Amino acid sequence: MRPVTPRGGAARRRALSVPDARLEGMSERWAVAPVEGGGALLAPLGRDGRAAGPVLAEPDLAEAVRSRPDVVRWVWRSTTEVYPRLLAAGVRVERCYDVECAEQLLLGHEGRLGEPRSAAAALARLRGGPVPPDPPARGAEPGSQSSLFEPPSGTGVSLEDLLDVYAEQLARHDRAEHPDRMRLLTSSESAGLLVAAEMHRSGLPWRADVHREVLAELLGERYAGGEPRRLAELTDEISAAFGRRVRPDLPVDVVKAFAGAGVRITSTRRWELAEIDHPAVEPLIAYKKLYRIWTAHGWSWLQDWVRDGRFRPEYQPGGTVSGRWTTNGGGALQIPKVIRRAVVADEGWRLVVADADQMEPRVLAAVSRDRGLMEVAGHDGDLYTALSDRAFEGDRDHAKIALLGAVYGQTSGDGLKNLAALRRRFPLAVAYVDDAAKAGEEGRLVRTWLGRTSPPAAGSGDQGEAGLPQEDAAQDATGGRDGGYTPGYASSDARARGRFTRNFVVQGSAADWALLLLAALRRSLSEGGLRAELVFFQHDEVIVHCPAEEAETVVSAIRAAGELAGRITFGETPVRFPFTTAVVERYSDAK
DNA sequence: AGTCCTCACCGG
DNA sequence: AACTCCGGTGAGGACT
Repeated sequence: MRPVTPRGGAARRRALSVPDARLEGMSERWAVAPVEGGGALLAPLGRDGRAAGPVLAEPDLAEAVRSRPDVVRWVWRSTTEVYPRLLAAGVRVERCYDVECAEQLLLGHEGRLGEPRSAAAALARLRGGPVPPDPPARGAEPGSQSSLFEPPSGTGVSLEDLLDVYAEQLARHDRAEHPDRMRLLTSSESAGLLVAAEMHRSGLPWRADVHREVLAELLGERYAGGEPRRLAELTDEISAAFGRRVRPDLPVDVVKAFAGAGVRITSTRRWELAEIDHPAVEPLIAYKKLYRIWTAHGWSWLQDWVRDGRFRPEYQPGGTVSGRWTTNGGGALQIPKVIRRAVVADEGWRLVVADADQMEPRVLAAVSRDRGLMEVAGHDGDLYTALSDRAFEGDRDHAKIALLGAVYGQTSGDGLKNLAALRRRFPLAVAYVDDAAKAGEEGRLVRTWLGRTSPPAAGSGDQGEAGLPQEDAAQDATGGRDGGYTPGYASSDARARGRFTRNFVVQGSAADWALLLLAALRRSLSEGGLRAELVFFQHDEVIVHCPAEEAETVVSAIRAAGELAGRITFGETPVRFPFTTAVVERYSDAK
């Protein structure tokens, strides 16, 4: 028998502002699965995650969810399958548990990334049977809302089977290296899926007329079947400079043209061209910039992706192995700065643009627990200035280069000299990334703070236990060694992998934090009864669209969410997570 | 005709 | 000063 929860208790739980795995046992949870024809099967769940009552069949999925406002967490196979239908009916949920997303995270944690992640595959592994491969990823359909709707059937997994998979997943969380963090990871990744679906539905306000103005200014008139006027003119200039017809969009042709002019180049990248003294260089660089705008964010992009004043990218939380999001079509995470003029708030509304300040060093401080770096990151002011005051005699540029070099695995240049200074003052911080690099070079796995795990090295095959991460890299980083870690013996591939794992633990832990930020902000906006909506997210930056009078409240909510996310993700540390914020009518006016 | 690869740009 | 980490995107061209 399911314990009856008093209303007051449920309301009090909702007032807590973050999906918090520590409350998992208290949450009222139900499982739901859509069925063909718009209905749904539902079941209440007990504390053990097993069904605590009979499976109910209801004719309307959205009504079934709407009529159970006390449910705190909905367990379902796939947010992408269920949530767009709910949103279309005006139903939002507080929290969910996405079984397929959990499967992906757990497989990764177990060193089995790459095995199929579908509920059907998880069930097959559980019962013993042939494991079906995952269906191929769908390409996004520009401007089509329906691209987010998956068919509700054909997964071959009944609600009862789904709950068996779920119960096993809960047990696998218990067996994780840090079970509480792993539960938090699944919970926040699920929250990210809710945010992604909601942002797709809201859309980013986009003024097609302004976009066309920008294109006309930059590119000139469109010529039917050819380049726009400005590109055609630049092609003529380039050709004139070489004394022969040149196609600037063909790198081999450009290399040949320079060879003919007595200049040998190995590529036509902008930074290499910029070093050459030749009259074709300036128009070539201009051409490249405009060509990019034309092909990736020009008129056809506008036609494909903007409908009714909104750009609705299909976000994919956890789309990269490090946990950063990707988008499927539309290039939403690569909107050129010049095009951001077209992102304009509705009449009487504003865009609150908030950018997290110096994410990498703050996250490195939090995960490494380096006392000196935590102190430097314990203020809202410019972190690189504070860092340079402490270890680089006030030279901010050197401080920044040293830190980014440590995080990216810089291989040459001034960074190495500066790295030594960094290592002396912040031994735990540098050891943390050095250990991650060493693990990568040796073919071991590394994890983010919450437990997202790097993929096995390519070609490592089934090496079983050998691929599992060492017990606790952070604990081994006791500092005090002065030489640091030098990857002198490793192969080029191994070194590349070391740079990847070195970066992974920082970038991925930053992504952990960002998920908690989104979850906290989403909850805060919703509880505040605001009309404000999250409309954009890009790694360390959010945009909220809101009535002008709500803007200052939203700014405060973002700052509070950042600090809360820091505490929930990393525990109590002195590290602060400040934002640069701007309240603007146009995205391009922020920074 | 469809698929895969390289190139170069965009963003963080 | 150099071009290190993570990705998406489109065009052109080589390939099947």
